[in-house]
Amino acid sequence: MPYTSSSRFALVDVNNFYVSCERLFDPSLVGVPTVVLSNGDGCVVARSPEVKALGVPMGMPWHQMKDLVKQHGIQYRSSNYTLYGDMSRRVMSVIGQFVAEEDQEVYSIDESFLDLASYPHSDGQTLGRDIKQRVYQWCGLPVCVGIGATKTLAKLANHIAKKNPELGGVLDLTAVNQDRFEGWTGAMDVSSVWGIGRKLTEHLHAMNLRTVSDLMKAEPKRLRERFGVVVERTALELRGIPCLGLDVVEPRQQIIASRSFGGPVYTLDDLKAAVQTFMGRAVHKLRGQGSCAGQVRVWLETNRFRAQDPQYHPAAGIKLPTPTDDGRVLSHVASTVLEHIYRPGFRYTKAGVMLEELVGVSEVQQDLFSVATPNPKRHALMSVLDHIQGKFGREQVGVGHAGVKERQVWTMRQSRLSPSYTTSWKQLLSVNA
DNA sequence: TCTGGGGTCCTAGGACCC
DNA sequence: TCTGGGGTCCTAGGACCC
Repeated sequence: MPYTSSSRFALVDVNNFYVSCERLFDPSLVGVPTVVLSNGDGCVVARSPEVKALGVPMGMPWHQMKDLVKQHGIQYRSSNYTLYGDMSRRVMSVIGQFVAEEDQEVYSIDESFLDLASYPHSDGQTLGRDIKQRVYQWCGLPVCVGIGATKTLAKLANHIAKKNPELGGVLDLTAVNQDRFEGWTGAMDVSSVWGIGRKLTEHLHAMNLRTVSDLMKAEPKRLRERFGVVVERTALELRGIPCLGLDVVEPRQQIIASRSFGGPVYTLDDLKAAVQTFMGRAVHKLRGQGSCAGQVRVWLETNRFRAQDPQYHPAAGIKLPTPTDDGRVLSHVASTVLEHIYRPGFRYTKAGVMLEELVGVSEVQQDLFSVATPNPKRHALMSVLDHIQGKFGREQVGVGHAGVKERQVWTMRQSRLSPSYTTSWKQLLSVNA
């Protein structure tokens, strides 16, 4: 195994995360083919092993699966991000017990990198098994652990551990001999490498670079000329030369809130209601990370899958004279942008808002002539809003149209949503003795 | 009828400056 | 006859990730 440095990374991730969460609280799903659907119940975003075995690809439109569902008794759930988010925090904190805080990177809702460089004497295989065992015992969720000299190799190890059950869900590539390593990489398609997606796979195949092993042996310089630094880095990482470090958690550089509607939307009023609700979500995140937004962008979409429909995908943004985290200002600006891009006569199916040019609250440069000069009353109002939203949920209060519980033609479908077992007193799991 | 949502990074090309 | 060139900033778009 190419192992030229003392660097070592682990990647821990939860198997079939969303499905595993649903099964944890509803054991009737265990062993039964189960999927979790995207927001709006549009398509499949998580599959149990039984469903994967049926050949259902990630992202398959739900409405195309009706026959399979009937035939194999597939169970489904609408996605419950409150539940998954809470379980994620628990899992991440258990994984974090194995290293110092600065050596853990929470990479996604169900994945965490660990930098093991400071623990040269710990045995990878043992560490991996310990992590797996403790997460299962404390959170009830199954994980796989991959270890390698670079992040890309740790990802690869994790992938191999998943595909080869005899490994018991743990693989330390730094302890594997060259023959065994080449046995795996020679048989894996390049597309299984982290950072090689659909387009790059096509191009690499055309160059006759088909397996992971092919990519490792390719000349990095040549890859750089053809594809740029990203692919060159990937190839170097595969050879055991670290190019990527642990990413420290930094505040987001942009915040997006968008949803497909439950049904087609035609009027400016309905779009306004939707956009203001999205803005409410975005502002909640913005204030949660202590940032102000310097630009507001809004976009609309018609259904691009309906060729017979006239298509219109407008987007526009407004730069603010002074960055702000005031939900009323941001909502107002979003409405203005919306009015600007809206055209009647289209069948809108989706809208979104984006907050950009984010800066820390303390870094905001006050514009002498700005209307957004510090205003204690406004500050107090927004704080109360934060507090209420924290206590009772974001949908209870909001700015403008947001949170109004009247006819909402644009709210999404969630036909089979599991309860928020872990975050709501009202929805705690009850046990009948 | 019905096709997710939220992010990051890199690159190319044009505008602009000196 | 001969009509600069390099740096930087911005934006749009493309690729990737989960």
